[in-house]
Amino acid sequence: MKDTPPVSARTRVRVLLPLPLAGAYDYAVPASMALRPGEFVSVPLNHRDMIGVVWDPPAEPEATPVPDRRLRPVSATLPAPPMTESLRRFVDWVAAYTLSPPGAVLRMAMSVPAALEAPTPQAGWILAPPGGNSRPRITPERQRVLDAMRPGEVRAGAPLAEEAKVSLGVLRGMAENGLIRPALLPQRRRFGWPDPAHPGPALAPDQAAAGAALRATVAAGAFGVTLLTGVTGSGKTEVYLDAVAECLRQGRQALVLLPEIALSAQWLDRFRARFGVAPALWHSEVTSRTRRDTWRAVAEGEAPVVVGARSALFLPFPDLGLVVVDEEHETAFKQEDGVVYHARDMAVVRARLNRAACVLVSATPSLESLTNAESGRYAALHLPQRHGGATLPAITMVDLRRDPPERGRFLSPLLATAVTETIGRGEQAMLFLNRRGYAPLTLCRHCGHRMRCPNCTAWLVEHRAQRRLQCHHCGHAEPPPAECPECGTANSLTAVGPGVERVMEEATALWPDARRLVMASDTLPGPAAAAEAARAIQDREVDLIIGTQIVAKGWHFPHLTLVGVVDADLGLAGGDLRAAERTVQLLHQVAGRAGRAEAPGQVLLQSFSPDHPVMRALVSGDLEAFMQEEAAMRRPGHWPPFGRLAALIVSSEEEREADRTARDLGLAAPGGEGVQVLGPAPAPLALLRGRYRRRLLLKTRRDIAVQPILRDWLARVPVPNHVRVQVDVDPVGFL
DNA sequence: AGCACGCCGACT
DNA sequence: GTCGGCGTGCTC
Repeated sequence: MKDTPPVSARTRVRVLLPLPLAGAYDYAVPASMALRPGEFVSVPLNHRDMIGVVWDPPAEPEATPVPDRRLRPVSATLPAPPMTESLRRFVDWVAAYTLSPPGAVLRMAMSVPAALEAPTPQAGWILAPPGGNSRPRITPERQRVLDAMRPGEVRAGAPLAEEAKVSLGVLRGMAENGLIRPALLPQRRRFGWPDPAHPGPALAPDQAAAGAALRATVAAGAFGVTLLTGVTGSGKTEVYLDAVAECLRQGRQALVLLPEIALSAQWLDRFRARFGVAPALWHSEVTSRTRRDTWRAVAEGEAPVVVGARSALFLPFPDLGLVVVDEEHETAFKQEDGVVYHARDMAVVRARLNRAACVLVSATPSLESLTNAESGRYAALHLPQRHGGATLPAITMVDLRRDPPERGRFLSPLLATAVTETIGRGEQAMLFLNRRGYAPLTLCRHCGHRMRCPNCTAWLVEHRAQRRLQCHHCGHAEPPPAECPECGTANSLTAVGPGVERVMEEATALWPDARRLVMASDTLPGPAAAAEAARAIQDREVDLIIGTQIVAKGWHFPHLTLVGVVDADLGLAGGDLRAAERTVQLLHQVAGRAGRAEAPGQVLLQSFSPDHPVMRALVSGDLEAFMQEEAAMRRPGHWPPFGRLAALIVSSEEEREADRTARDLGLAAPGGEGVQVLGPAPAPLALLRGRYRRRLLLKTRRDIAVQPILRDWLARVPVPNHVRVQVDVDPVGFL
């Protein structure tokens, strides 16, 4: 630390502010201040003060620096550990890669401004030592408070009053009478220290071997990426937790990224079983107080292991030794608004900048990661077997052309019979349909009118339980009209197609005595509800589960032996580059829910095209061959991962403006060897939240970086005021 | 992101 | 005549 000279010798520092500005601003340094890069400082901006970070001096002096006399002085430094060099480089790297303003990326790295202030000691109460002359009256209320307190223990007022079922006034009265005294609470919550030597579950030989290999990469203390694959139930989690243990032995911190939805109680149980304590958690549901404590603890090296969603990548680890990305194929790792980035790819970058090991984990790895493993850029580890005597489920197709459901029904007799038999044996069954609500389309039988969202290119989805038609892309909702808004015919509107609610309706008719549960993001609001559902299933309080994709993630349901996929073709429609890959991954994960314990599992896929390569791959279980075919299809056209892709989304409330700017961009399109521009074309959602959208795609060979091309392109085309041009490097959504 | 500056409709 | 609507532009 001492070898970096303070920059106070200079008169100015660059300060990066958490705002979408083009770059850092220059400030004057008061003589009394010694500032190093990374320091959190408060600086005047316009009419207010704002917190920023002292950034590194530019590699070469600016051409037209802000003159000295216009510089305003830094107001103060904040009592927080400075941002590390590696995190500063990470912020710069992400900004440059995604073409975002560096300040917008910095904002993600200082998402908890309160953590930068000196921690304010919290006031609480402590038992007063006995003695004193007066003998205050002990009412039943006061007695309950005294019972709830332990000598020497400081307790915060609100929880204490709640436990004793008294008002805060009772506590004040007791203090006046000398029964209790105000005291300061311990500074902040401590995080448990996971014990790498804590006896965890015994590992099978193949797990132990993979664990040893991973431990070696962590012990090397250098950057390296490993792709860890293996079927559901092969114990990948225990293997990478072994790497976490090694990281702890090295005295470095570990980060485990999970798709938000997989941050389940079940995963935490496994962590606790391995290490004896819970890890620090980081996701959108963590309350502000805990966020502050966690951020601070991470910065001070007091949180050795963090488990979080993608935003945890920007936490201030002083010495990050391992980054694990579980379910690395998940598209939920792609952040789509604000700074558009892919957490899996950025995890690799963060690991590199920290000289940390990186482990990507999946039963169904992405073609990107497989390709990197094949080329040797990533090491590869594979766990071939399920453990605990379980076998992989048998997957069979139900050809809906030959065995269709009854009219107005969605479960074929074959699938219905299988469910009846399964729950008849006292086992659990699951029906999977990746569609929320009752029906995706409401249609007028008389004139053919379709109920559509006024703000988006999308149908309104009926949610019958809430008696509403809802848009799944914006907040729009309306009550189902009694008559067709187009032709005025009464009772002509009819629900077309199934959602989970409608499958539930059918299940209620077929199995009235079965205990049924719908699992969808709108029926399980928050992790607590999801955890409770998981518990109910584990404890066999449920016979039949009907769920959307949230059932596909990492759950362990030991009594589940049948999975029925209501519409296996669902994800294949639309010209998406990755539609087939994603469908294979999702359905394989869902299938993996069946038959985990000794009872063998069975999976039925209802499809109108059972000969589709996706279905063949699922039935044969040979995903490797499928991915090779997928690669063979993408390679010649230089599609990702064999080429690079960036999307420009032009949007405006005025359709003509969006069209005009998109056309101008098209006319100014870059070209040349290995560079191609597709479009403009209407974006997949041509109207979204009231904005008309057009899209252009830039495709380059793998050895050509898209960023300089994009920068140059955008600089040549003027964009009118109300038109937005959003850049998406490595888009994953649509093609 | 704030926040002020600036140019057009309904009020004491 | 003013209060205030939010469009536009700037902040070292």
